[in-house]
Amino acid sequence: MAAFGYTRAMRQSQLFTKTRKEAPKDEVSKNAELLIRGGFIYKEMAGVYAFLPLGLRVLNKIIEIIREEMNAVGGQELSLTALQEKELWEKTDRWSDEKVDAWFKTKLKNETELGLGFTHEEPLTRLMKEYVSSYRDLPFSAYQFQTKFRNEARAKSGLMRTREFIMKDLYSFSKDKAEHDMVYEKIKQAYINIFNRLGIGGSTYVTFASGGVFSEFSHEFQTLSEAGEDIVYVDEDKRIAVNKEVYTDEVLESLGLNKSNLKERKAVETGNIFTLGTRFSEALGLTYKNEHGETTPVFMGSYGIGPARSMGTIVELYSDEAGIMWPRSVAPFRAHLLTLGEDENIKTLGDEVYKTLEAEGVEVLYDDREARAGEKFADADLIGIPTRVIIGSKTLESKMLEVKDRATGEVEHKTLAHLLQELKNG
RNA sequence: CGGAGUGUAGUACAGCGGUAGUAUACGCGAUUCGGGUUCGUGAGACCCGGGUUCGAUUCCCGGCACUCCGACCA
Repeated sequence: MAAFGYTRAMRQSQLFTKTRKEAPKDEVSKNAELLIRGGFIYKEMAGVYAFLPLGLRVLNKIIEIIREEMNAVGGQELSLTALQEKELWEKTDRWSDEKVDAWFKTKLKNETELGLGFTHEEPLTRLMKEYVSSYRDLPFSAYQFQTKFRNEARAKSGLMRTREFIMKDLYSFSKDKAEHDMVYEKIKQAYINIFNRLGIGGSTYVTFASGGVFSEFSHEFQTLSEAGEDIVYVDEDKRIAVNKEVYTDEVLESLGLNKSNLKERKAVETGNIFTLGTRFSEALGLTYKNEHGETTPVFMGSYGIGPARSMGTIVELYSDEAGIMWPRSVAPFRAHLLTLGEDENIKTLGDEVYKTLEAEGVEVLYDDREARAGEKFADADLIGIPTRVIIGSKTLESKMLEVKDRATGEVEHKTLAHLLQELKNG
């Protein structure tokens, strides 16, 4: 990854986190258990997790993939605020606790009520009034990665449902429904690209779900997993699914789906895209002048995905008894270099390989700790870096490196040059 | 928000109406070094408040926290 600010290589002896043998007693979900044991995340309180160095690397890689795909469809990145003004949300009737019970609310010193944003249609719609005035300004879309706060009645399942989480939310602004539909389709495709790149595309289905008050349907991206909270009906051939909440004969018929081809599965809602229409633009007065000089409300859509929930889902999908198996695209490091034993020749060779990998741009975690082989292997299994490179007495004479694939368990012996070539090719 | 359960060392557990033990992690000394070596040694804990009692970590009440089930998730 060429992202700025990344430490390309790191010695594990310098890493302040350490692994745990035992699962935390207050977590049951696989994702939380493994991520905490591996030192990726730290539980601050129920539904609130801090990201530690390894976990942040994974999260940032996921974010970067999403960012690239959003940029590719013309999304313009910005950053809105967490603090939200009561009056703004009253205009769209989304302030009262009866309407939205997920609000965290607070007050200024002078008693003015504020909320911590749980989504950002309102502030962005208002902001755009400053910049949108003509049909020539449309269409476009803007997005952010930002912390959302939701006062969930019940946080659960580790990273799957939290009270504070980073969300990528993109909002599209179009002239009318026809234009919106094209934008929407493009972004839907970008979402498919994202899940493919995250390595969970094969288990992720575009799913018809309730459009809420906004439109007939929204599209959810549901990743099949027992850890999911949602029930969906999947058509594996057509690669689409229907959420239980809209699972009726009428809906199936309108979608051309045959009940006998559908399988009931549990799934994680990893993404959700909505057609908003003019619900917010009308309420807040975001309009433009069309070719005929007529004042027209902007037609909007919103598109969300939670990087941390995706991270949790990846762990749910890719793990075994020993730990995590990160897909290459999001792994905290590309390679995990291990030296075994205290032999100076081994250490020297380890240092040499480490420096070479670093110099060649390979992200590498170097387990240079004074630990026994078994402990290093167990930690490496748990942390789940895709490619393990082992240097020990066995490999010292042969001048070949032992390379083990975390996911397949396959072991090969390679020269450094051969290894480098392989690592640099993905 | 309704129901159930659990709070003891950094972590995971045990235990008792008379101030607590094991494992692991940690410090020190040995030993070992390709799948969490072995031994010695040291340090380290009863969620908070109230009640009962001569005495409460233990029993009772309340609170708080965490987990699970359900509801909710615009």
